[in-house]
Amino acid sequence: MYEKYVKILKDHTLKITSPRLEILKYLDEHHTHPNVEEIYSKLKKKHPSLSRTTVYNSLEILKKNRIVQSLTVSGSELRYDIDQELHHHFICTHCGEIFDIAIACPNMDRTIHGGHHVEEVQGYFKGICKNCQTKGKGRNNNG
Amino acid sequence: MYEKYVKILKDHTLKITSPRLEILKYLDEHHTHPNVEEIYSKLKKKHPSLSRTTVYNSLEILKKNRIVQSLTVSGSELRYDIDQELHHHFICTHCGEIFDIAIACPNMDRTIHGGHHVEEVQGYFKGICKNCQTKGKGRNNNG
DNA sequence: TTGTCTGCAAACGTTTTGCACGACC
DNA sequence: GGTCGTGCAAAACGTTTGCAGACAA
Repeated sequence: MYEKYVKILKDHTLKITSPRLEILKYLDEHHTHPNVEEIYSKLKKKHPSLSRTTVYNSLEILKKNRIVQSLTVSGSELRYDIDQELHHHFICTHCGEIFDIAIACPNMDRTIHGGHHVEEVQGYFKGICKNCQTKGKGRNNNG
Repeated sequence: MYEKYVKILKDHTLKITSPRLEILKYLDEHHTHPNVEEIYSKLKKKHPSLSRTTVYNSLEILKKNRIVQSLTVSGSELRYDIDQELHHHFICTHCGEIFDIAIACPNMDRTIHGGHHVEEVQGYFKGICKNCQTKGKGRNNNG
């Protein structure tokens, strides 16, 4: 059940700990770009001793090892994504949901721009998502 | 001296106030993508009565009127940019500086992606900037 | 056994809120 | 005079830090 995540950690010569496995599993099973609070509160139910600090620490280590990436969608909180396939994100300003967007632009890939050496690319698209256009309703996170 | 900024505010039927004019002027003269603290501390010197709250309020109104845009570079603070020409941003992970990047990809423009209606596009490129490559030195904001 | 990780509590920096005063139409 | 903007102080929020005990290797 956890072999997959054990392997990921081992491949990066990281120690195998319960919080790391649980966080990896959660991100792997929930591609909803959760923030720290979401991850923490969900895992806390199964593992009451878990602390926020550990979630922060673990995510930071996973990020440094490029196992997960962080998104700066709102400017006030970090969101996390385990998917390392190069892709961008669409943020619905109506319901707040985040969708993965396939790369449709070769120039957005890792390359040279203006003499700078690009190591990472993140594209944020904001607007009204497919669902909100159809339903014309939903949570309004944008005022 | 302030006619330009008075016009901008008038065109958006916004009230003309000293803080708004000063903030617009500052962003227009400093394309360094400053955060709130920078704007506040710089303007505070000339206008000691200025408050952080007013800077926040003013920027929020300017943003809602699409006169300025905010950047979520770090996840912990907002940075501001008056330039409404469609462009992206390169963040140097070595010195922390932010550079404007010209659009090199028509598909990144405002259009439809995956059925979602895109109203805003922000591209973040991270890596080592031209200057840091050459000098091999600088502030290290990334650890 | 040794170095690292976890978990708690407190601190920190940024942003938001509540409210009184003041400016402008 | 009424509405909106400003400015102060306090609160809220997400994140980071310091440290003691626990755990993986």
